[in-house]
Amino acid sequence: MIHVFNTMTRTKELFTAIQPGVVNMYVCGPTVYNYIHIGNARSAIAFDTIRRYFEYSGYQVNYVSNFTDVDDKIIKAAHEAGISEQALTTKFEQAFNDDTKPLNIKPATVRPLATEHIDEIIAFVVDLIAKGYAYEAQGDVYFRARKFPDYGHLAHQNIDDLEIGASERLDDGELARKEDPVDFAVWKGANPDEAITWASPWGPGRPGWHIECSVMALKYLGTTIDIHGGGQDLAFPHHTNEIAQSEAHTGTTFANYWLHNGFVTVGDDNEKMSKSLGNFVTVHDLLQDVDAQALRLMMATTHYRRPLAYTKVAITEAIQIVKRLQTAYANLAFRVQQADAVQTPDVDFTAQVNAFKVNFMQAMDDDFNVANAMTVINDFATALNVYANQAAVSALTGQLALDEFAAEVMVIGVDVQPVANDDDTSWIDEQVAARDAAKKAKDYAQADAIRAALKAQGIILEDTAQGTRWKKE
RNA sequence: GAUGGUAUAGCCAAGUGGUAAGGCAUGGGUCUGCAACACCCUGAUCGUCGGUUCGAAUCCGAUUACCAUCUCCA
Repeated sequence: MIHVFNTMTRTKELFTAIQPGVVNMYVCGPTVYNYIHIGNARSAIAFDTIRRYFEYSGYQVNYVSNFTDVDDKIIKAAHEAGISEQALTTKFEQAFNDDTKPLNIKPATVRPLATEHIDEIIAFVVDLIAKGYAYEAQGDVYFRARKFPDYGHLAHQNIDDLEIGASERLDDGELARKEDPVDFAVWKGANPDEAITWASPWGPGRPGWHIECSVMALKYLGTTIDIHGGGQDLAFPHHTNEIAQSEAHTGTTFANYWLHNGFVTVGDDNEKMSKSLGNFVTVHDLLQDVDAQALRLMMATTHYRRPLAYTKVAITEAIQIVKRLQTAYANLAFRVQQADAVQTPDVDFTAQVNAFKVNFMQAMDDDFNVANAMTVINDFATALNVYANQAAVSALTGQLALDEFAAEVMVIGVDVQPVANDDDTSWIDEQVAARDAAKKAKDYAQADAIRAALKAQGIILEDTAQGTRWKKE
């Protein structure tokens, strides 16, 4: 029984899927005009963890997340770089994939682009106008926010308060075209110098920022989706406007649950990291010298709604934890492969493993409480180590435990299973055998020399009751 | 101004009425020929003030500090 915190109601609610066993979720993706920064990554990681937990729990998840590939910033960045908008967005779409893969962020089921849905967007806008929710004004089309009942509910903003802010910010031209300052654009007429435009009933132009998500969520997931997610800063105006448009269009609830992740903060005063403040670190740069698994663990194990302070200390600690989890897995995996492991189940250890699974799910069922889940995973890791040191172990139960452990850790996006290695390692095995021989002859000077020589090459030796094993540093 | 969030050990952090999980770091110990791996042990009365209660980190009031949103932003 999974409970999620719904921004709309500000309470934890029991999650009930529209279609039993299936979760349809839409997560707003980045605008692709630069490398993603770790704030973008945090959002992707938060919802990837949520997705993985639904899948771990037996749900089929249809995970749709877009790229915004047309807007003012893209036009500006492309112009500055002297390349086409499409060349720019293609580059950073690829960069997104390259940066998120090592973070174990699963590819979206569908990754739609705004520019590939222009016809649907225009049809959507036509319908909004037909229903009286939108109006054309000199090539632009605006949505009548006040006509939509309860506008601003998601962000708990009062429309009259919003009007004051809106009136102060808008430029005169836009203000003059709007019937009401709180109205927002669903279609933007092209400026004369803009090359990236599409023909529409209102002349050449391009979609407003919010409309693409409404259109694509509808197209790929249906009129009412289970979960809509994104960063906290999207609650207003982006999601607020999506709700207004979508519900005006379909006449029914857009999304049953709204989930918002907290920000990444940086510096001593925990300031929000953002592109506009210029205080961001791109994942592209960071991965040059930070272990991707550690970064993933650090970001996944802070509860998704809490602010996440990005610090060197947090990374260092995450490196330790990843190592501990991988070592625990390796320790028992090594033992399970040994000839002395029996092929009958171990009842007591099976019960322990089952208890860990129950506790893990209990923690994650509570709005994805990863902190408590990590407590379980830590206990689990200790149990693997203890079991690996027992005089007698069951290969069957050991493997069962390893699989369950790996599955739980994979929910937070960390892979504890060793990567396949094609390098020729027979020379290491020869050195280990030579050292064993020296030890047997009590020639410890020689044994230690071999160990030191291997260490110099990044090979660590570990002696166990079942023989010596090695691993890379 | 409006609307939210946060404040627990050196650091990260769980915990919504019953006497403070877990991790990292520190120190000690076991295992080892010595190491490595692993295991065991080791720490806080919960921003401040007041109230309710047999009992509060948890509820109420006040107060302080920091962060965020209010049409660029994950």
